[in-house]
Amino acid sequence: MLSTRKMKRSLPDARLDAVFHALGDRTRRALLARLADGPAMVTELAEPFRMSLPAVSRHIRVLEKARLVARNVDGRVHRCSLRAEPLAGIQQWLNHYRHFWEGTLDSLVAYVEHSKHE
Amino acid sequence: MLSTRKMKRSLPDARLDAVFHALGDRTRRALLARLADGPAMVTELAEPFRMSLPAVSRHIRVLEKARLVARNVDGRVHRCSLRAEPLAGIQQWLNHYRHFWEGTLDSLVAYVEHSKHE
DNA sequence: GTAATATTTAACAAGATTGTTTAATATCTA
DNA sequence: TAGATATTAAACAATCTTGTTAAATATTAC
Repeated sequence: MLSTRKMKRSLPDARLDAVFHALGDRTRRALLARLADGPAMVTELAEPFRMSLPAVSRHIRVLEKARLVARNVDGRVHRCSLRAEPLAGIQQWLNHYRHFWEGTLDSLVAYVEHSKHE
Repeated sequence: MLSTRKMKRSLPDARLDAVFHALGDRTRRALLARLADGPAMVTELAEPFRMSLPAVSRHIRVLEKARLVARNVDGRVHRCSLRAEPLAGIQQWLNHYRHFWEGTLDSLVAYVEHSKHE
């Protein structure tokens, strides 16, 4: 029920630093986009990039520190998956500024309603 | 009208790099928070911080490059103001991931509707 | 015109970031 | 056990970031 839902709090500064920093690199955003399609091991994640595997490995580590990626080690395979919570944190942070670009809450409702029918 | 509204496109990679990078520093986020209350000149913006004026000046420059801040020069005074468009771009980018933390679009509608009555 | 004010530029140092290549480590497989 | 596979760690170099102080620039005020 909405009335009892857990209140989302915005992330503390240190977490926002880490999350925004992690997102400030297009390689890392591409990794997240890949993970949005489902978990993948490090080698799989690295394959589309021209950079070396260790380089990708460390990008993943940055995402992990920002808690945008979870890692499940199984034998020699590290399976990575998306953790979206920090993105919800950014959403919360953005809310403080939303009225600067959305007209009103009503317009947001209308926008989302419209999206449902696409 | 919604059916004719301009379609929001998400920012290109280079812009997302700049915006996320700009937001990845708490001093700069604090500057934005201050500017959310209205325009201010550089000296005003710098006042709450312990760092030197040139340091703040360059933080502002970073925000400006990300187009998060606009500057209006009037004599020797540079009046800075918030530009929220890049934040809307981030909002768009986030949309690709929203279903990972919001349940359904319906729940978003409900959430926003609820917010209206607070 | 001289001084005060608002702001940037320059020069520099410390530290972080990101990529490379070459090990090292751990695990599977034959 | 020996070799292949998955991944990280280490050592380095190039570049970026961010702060400092001192100087330059432009504008306003007395």
